[in-house]
Amino acid sequence: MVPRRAAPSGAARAYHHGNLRAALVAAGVELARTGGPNAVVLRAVSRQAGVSHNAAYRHFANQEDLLAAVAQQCMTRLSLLMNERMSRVTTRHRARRAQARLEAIGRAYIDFARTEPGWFRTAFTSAQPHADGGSRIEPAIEVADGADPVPGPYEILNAGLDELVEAGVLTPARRPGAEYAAWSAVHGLSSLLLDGPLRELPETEIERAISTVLTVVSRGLA
Amino acid sequence: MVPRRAAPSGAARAYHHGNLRAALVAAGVELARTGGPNAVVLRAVSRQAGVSHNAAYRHFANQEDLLAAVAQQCMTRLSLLMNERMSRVTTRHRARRAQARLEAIGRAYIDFARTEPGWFRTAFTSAQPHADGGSRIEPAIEVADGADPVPGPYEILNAGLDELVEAGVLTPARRPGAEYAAWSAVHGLSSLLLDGPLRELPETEIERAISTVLTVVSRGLA
DNA sequence: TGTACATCAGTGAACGCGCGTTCACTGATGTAC
DNA sequence: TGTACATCAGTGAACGCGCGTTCACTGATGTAC
Repeated sequence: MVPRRAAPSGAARAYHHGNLRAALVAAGVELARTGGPNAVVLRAVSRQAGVSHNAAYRHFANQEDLLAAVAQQCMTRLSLLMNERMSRVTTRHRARRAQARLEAIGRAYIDFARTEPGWFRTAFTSAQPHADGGSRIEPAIEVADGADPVPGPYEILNAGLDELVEAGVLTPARRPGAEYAAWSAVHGLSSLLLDGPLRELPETEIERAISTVLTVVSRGLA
Repeated sequence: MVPRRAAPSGAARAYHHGNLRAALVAAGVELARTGGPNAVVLRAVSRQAGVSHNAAYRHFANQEDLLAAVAQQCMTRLSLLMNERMSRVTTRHRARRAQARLEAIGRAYIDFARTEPGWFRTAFTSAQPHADGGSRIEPAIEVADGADPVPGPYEILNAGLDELVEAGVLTPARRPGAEYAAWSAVHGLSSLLLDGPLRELPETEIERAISTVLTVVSRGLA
């Protein structure tokens, strides 16, 4: 259902918001941007959305539920950046193209972590697994109510690796498990640069670390 | 200074504890084991140590300071496991030995994360960098007051890579930056398995992920 | 088209919680004489 | 060796804070007749 009215401007707020759920998630994303997952606190989010602090309970079971929705949005933003960077590769040569696309994915991942640390941390914040055994590895992601689902980072990475096989760069025998190696490398570097002991690395050294990591993975797969 | 008395047992507590600082850190480590960094809360730690909740202020400036001490202990435990596993390698053949030792380090890292997730998360929890520019990459670590310093994970890893060069497995030209690649890979896999989307991977798949990651790094460096 | 009424989506006040930190204190210890 | 006293290392009470959640409520909306 499409909201009947645009977001209320200033004093002219209506009693019924129109699309409070989306507004709350947006407010949460905004808070997460600077404060990370810990900033996605029910009262602060409601405040940010200009709504009383218990209104959220009409749309979310509890704070954890709200945080999960915000985290999903952050994950989507990561996916979008990865997709965009990947599709910007123009090289024609088949093998080089597949390699460049995979590298673009990796760089996008690390860049996202570095330019939007709050979102990155939030995307990978997850409540303890509920041990219901039902969840698989992030399949697709809903961007917003009714919007087209976006493939998640894991799917994008797998597609990139498949391209590498099709282009003859990666032996089919080495394809299984390759996603773990590629993902671990970029995720690990991101974490170490953000919150780990590499936090204070000077910029030139950071650049070297990034290209070394990408090179080693690429050579290790080929 | 050596504490004058052993830790008081049961009701026979003395007014003066003897070595409250160490006792508080130990209590914090115990809480971190199951609850991670968020469990290292001043009041809970004091409670655990059987002491009033403000006694900690005689030994730590504030909660952040206490958490930092606990985190350092956790990092030390990781280092100790890495060292132990590395020294258990018995292979004689020089090249194979260097490779085996490096792999042992990597496996120890991942095993530590998996068997002691609370400690692993705590070790890598860090207050925001104070931007005083003074801190370098974790050099050595003090185990406890006056004990011998233990080389940190970063130093152990670098030593392992140096061995690889000496054994002729790793070209000297490729040595610079290699530590970033190796570290990122194992750290990333650990994070993804613990808190990331690989959280619910079945055991056999986890094993495959670990060995693939280690193989790709090893091949990427050689 | 008009109206009664059920339902939906907000509000405002209140609850209990655990936290970090500070205060004035007191018991224990070490030391100068 | 004995004693006065400064210092050290704890205690207990209290503060203010922001949080998640619940309650009874009220204003707005949609719909059956």
